[in-house]
Amino acid sequence: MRKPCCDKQDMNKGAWTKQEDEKLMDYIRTHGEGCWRTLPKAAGLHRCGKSCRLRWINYLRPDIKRGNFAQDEEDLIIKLHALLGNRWSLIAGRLPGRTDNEVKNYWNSHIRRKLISMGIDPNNHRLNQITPRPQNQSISPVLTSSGSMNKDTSKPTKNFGDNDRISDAASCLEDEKPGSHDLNLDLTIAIPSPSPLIVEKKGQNELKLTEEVESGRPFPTLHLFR
DNA sequence: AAGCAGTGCAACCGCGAAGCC
DNA sequence: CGGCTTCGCGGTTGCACTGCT
Repeated sequence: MRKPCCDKQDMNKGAWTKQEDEKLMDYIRTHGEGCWRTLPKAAGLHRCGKSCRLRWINYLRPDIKRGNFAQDEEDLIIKLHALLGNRWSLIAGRLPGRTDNEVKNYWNSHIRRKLISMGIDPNNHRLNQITPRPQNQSISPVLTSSGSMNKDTSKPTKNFGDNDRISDAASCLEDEKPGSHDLNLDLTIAIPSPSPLIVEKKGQNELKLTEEVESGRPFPTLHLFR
């Protein structure tokens, strides 16, 4: 049995107070980020390091952009989600000032619901057969090029390997017939690769994304979405 | 005005990866 | 190389707020 990260009785939980926020900000301003394990004690906080880290990253960091997501941010999230799946930290990394938690919440509360109501499976960005389609929308063949629906939407995401989710999106590519659409999901910037490989891992968590993703060019899910 | 349901968001939890010894 | 610790991520929960009846 794994022992809980915060088993101390005197640890605070729940919402952060203004005083706690100030203590944390003061400490990080003078000492910088890092060593979250020892930070709470050093900063005089009755919180576990994990909690401090989360509070800092999701709320207190000075470069955080708060407020509603712009349309282009929303579009980008959809595009990136189609390519990367639920890898919120990577998606958030492409959205300056947004945190993974924020993106994840926005996806689950807004975008996901929207897609479902439009008959798009938010897991694989394909059209569902049963759910109603939006009217007066030209249904792009892109999403259904193979004519087959994804059958494994109930697949637990925890079991996805690092590239499994990606290949889920990539399966659209494998299914499709050549020339059925002009979507280029290759994520390399420099030389477009003929292989169906979607993501090229560059070091730790760095990904190279295709210009297409960031250029705002039409993206299949967005055809339906608008 | 009160109760209820739906929604949004901050925070927690557990797991896996990475780093260190 | 293996075990332990720490960090980071994604899923989930719980609560406050809002709108509807």
